Amino acid sequence: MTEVASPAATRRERERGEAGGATRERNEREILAAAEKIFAAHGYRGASVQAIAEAAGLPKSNVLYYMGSKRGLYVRLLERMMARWNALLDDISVNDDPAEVLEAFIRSKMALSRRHPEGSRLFAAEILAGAPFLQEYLSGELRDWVEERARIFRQWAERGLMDPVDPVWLIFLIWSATQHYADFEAQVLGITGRDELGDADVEQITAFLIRVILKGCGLKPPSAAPG
Amino acid sequence: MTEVASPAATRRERERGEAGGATRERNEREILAAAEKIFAAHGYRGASVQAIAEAAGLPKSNVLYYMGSKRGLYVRLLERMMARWNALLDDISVNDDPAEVLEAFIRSKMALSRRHPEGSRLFAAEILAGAPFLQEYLSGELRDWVEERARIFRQWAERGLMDPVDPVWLIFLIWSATQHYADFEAQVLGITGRDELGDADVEQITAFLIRVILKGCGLKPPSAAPG
Amino acid sequence: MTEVASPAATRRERERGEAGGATRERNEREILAAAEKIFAAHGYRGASVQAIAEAAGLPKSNVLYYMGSKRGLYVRLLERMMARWNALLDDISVNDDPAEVLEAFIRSKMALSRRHPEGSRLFAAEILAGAPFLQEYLSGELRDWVEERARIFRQWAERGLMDPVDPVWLIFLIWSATQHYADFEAQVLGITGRDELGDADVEQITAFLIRVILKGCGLKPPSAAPG
Amino acid sequence: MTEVASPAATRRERERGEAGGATRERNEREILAAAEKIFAAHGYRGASVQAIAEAAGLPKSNVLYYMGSKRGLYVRLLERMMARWNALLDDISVNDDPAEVLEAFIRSKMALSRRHPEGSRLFAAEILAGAPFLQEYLSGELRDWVEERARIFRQWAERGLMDPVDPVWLIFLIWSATQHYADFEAQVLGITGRDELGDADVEQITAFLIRVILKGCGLKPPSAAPG
DNA sequence: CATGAATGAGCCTTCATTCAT
DNA sequence: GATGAATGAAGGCTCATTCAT
Repeated sequence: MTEVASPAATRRERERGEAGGATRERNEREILAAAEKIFAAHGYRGASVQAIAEAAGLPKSNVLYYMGSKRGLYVRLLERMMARWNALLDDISVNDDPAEVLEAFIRSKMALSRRHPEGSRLFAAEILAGAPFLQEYLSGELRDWVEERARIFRQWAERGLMDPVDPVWLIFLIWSATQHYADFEAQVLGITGRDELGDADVEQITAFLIRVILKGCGLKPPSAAPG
Repeated sequence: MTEVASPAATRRERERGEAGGATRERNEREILAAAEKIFAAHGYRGASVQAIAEAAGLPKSNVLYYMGSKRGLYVRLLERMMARWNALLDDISVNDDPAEVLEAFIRSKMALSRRHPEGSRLFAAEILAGAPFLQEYLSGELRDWVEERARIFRQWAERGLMDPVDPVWLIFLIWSATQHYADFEAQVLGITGRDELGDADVEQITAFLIRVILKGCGLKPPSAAPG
Repeated sequence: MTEVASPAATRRERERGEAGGATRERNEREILAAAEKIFAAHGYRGASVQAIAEAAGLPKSNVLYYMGSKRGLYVRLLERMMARWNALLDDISVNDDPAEVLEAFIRSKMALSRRHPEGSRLFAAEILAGAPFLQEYLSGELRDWVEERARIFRQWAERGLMDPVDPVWLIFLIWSATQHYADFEAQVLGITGRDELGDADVEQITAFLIRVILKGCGLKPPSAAPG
Repeated sequence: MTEVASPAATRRERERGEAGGATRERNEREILAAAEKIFAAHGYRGASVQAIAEAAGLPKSNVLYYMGSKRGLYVRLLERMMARWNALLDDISVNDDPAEVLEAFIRSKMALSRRHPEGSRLFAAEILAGAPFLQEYLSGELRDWVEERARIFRQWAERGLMDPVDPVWLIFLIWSATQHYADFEAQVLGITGRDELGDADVEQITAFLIRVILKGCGLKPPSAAPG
C-alpha cells in the first residue's frame, strides 16, 4: 500500500494519511457496526441516521452517501445477519448421530449469538416489530430449513434414537435459549450483577444447555462437559 | 349497576350514544392497549404518540391528555407488566417438590406470556434498548428474587432431588423458552405457517417444555402430559 | 353576612365556609392580580392562561369562566391600569405654581408605579409589543392630555417661570424616570444588590428626581427634601 | 474582495441568481435582525420561531438550522447587545471634567438606543421577565461598572464639582431617559403623532436631556446646545 | 355556578432526504 | 468522492377554547 493520497482524498483520509480504497471500506465497516448497534437497541423506527453517524464518527450525509437510505442500510444489515445465519445451517442426514447434531447445533447457534450479539438483537427487534422486512424469509427459506430438520428429527424418534418430542418446538427451544444471552443481555447482566459475560461463562452456559436439552430429549451428551 | 354521575360525554360518546362514566375508563383502557402494542412493536423511541392515538381511535391530544406524556405512558405500561409478573412470583420453600414447583413455574410463566403477549414484547423491547427504565428493577427486586430461587434449587440439588445444574441458567432457560412464543410470535407464525397459536398449541408447547426441561434436570414430570 | 352556603357553593367555597358572592369577588381579584403578574412578565403572547390559573390557585377553566377569554382578561387589565392612571391626571392651570405642579406630578407618578409595579410593567410590555391594544388610547386621550399640559408648560416658560424646555420631552423624562423603578426592577435590584426597594428608598429616589428635574428646568423645589 | 469558495447555493439563492458565499452570512444577518424584532416585541416566550422565520423570509427549519435553538438564538442576541453596550463603557477618572463625562455618557447611550432600538427593547423585555438570562450579568459585571462610576461621581461631589446627588439614582435616570425613546417608541410616536423620530428630533432630545440633567446636578453644559 | 373533559392549532425540535459543490 | 447546506414532514407537547354537567 503506497503513501500516495488519491486526488479525491477526503479530509479524514488526509488527516490519517491513508489511501482511498481503504477509507471507503473502513467507513462502510464502521457505519455497519454503528448501525447494527443503534438499530438493535431502538428498532428500525427508533433509530436515527444522526445517531448512527455519531456512533460511526462520520457526518450524517456520509452515512446516506455510503448506504443510500436508512431503509437500505437496515435491509443490508438484516441480509448480512441472515447470511451469517445461513452459513452455519449445514445439512444433516438421518444417519448422523442425534446427540452430535444437536450439540453442534446448540454450539454453533450459541457461538453466532456470542460473536454477533448486535446482529442477534437486530433480528429480535425486527421480529418484535412484526417482521415487516423478513416476512418472506421466515415463511420461505427459514420455514423450509426448519421442516427439513423436523423431518429428520422425527425419523430419529421413530427409530428410537431420541424421545418423540415435537421437533419444531425443540428448534424454537434451542433458538430461544441460545439467543437469550444476546437479546436479553441487559437483563442477564443486571441479574447476575456483572459487567459482561466472559468466554468461560459462555462455555459454561453452552455446556449447561447441551446437557439439559439433550438429556431432556432422551439423549446422552457425547462430550462430558459439566453443566 | 346504577347510573353513576360522571364526566361530560365526549363527542365520540355522543356519536355512539353511550352512557357517560364509562367513557374515560374505556378510553384509558384503549389507549393502554394501543400503546402496549405500539411500544412493543417499535420500542420507546420508535413509537409515536400519533400512532398510539390512531390505534386507539382518538386524537393525539387526547392521548396526552389522559396519560400526561409519552414517557409517563411508557413507564405506566412497564409498571403494569412488572405488577403482573410479580403477581405470579409466589414463594417457594425447600420442602416443596422440585418437579411440581418447576412445572408450576413454567406453566404460570407461559400463561402470562400467553395472556399478555404485547406486555412480554414491551419488556423485551425495553431490554433490547439496554433497559434504560428498568435498570434498577433488574438489579434490585428481580435479582433478589432470582437469587432466592437459586438458593433453593441448589439445596434441592444437594439433597439429590435434582441434577446439580446452575439454577440461574435454568431460570434463564425457562424464561427464554416461555417468552419466545410471545416475543418471537411473528417468527413462530411465519415458520409454522399459521395465523395464530390456539389454546391447544400453547398447551402442547407447555407440556413439551415441562417434559424436556424437567427431564433435562433429572426430574420426573408430576403430571403425565405427553410432549 | 350570614354563614349559609348557597346551593351552588363551589368546592373551594365549601372548604372555606364562605358565602357565594364573596367568592366570586375574591376569585376575580386573585385572577386579575395573577394575570397582571404573568402578562407583565411575559407579554400578551408569552402569557398562558394555565400559568395565570396556577398563580391564582384556580382551575384554568375558571379563569376563562370569569374572564371570558385571554384577550378579554388582558384588555380588562389594561383598562384598569389606564383608569388608575387617569385618576391622577387632574387638571392644572396656568396660574398654578410650576414647581408645585411638577413636584406633585413626579410624586403621584412615582406613587402609582410604586403601588402597581405589575401594572406598570404590563403597560410597558404592551408598548414594547407595539401597543396593539392601546394604539387608540395613546394617539387619542393621552395625546390630548399631553398637549394640554404642554401648552401650559409653554405659557409658564413664556412668563419666565421656568426654563424654555420642550414640555413633551419633559413629560417623557418624568414618565421614564418614575416608571424605571417598576419596569426595570429586576435590573435595579441586581445592580443595587437588594431584595427589594423599601419605602425609604422610594422616598429618597422621589426626592432625588424632584430635585434634579426641577432644578434642571430652572425651578426651585418648594419643599426642601435632600436628594 | 476575491471570489471565496463557499457553501452550496440555496434554492433562494438560485432563484435570486446570487453568488454563493454571501448567502449564509446574509441569512444569518436577516435571522438575527428578525429575531431581535420579534423577541423585542413579544419577549422570549411570546416569540415563536415561526414568526422569526417569516420575518426573515425563511422556512422555520432553516432558522433552527442556522441558530441551533430558540434559546441559543435569544442568548446570542442578548450577548450581542451586551457587547455593544460594553463597547461604549470606557473608563473615566476623577480628573475628567464631570460635565464632559456626563454629556458623553448621555450622548453615547442615546446613540446606542438610536442605532439599536430593537436591541434596547430586547433588553427591556428580558428585564420585564425578571432577567432570567441576565441575572448574573446584572449583579456581576454591570454592578461593578456602576459602582466604579458611582465612586468617581461621589469624589466629584466631595470636591464641589457637582451637586451631591446619589450617583446610582443618577445613572438610572440617564439610562431610563435615554432608553425611553427606543423602549416606548410606540407610545412616543402615538403621542407626538409621528411615523418615526428623525435624526433632528433625536439630536433635539439629546440636547434637552443633557441640558436638564447637567443643570439638575449643578453642572454647566460644556456645549451650548439649546433644549 | 363552577369545573373536568376534550380537542384542533400551534409550539420547539428532530427527522430523512436532496442538492451543490 | 465526500460533505455542509437546506428543508418539508413529523416528533412530543402546550395552547386557548368549547362543551356538558
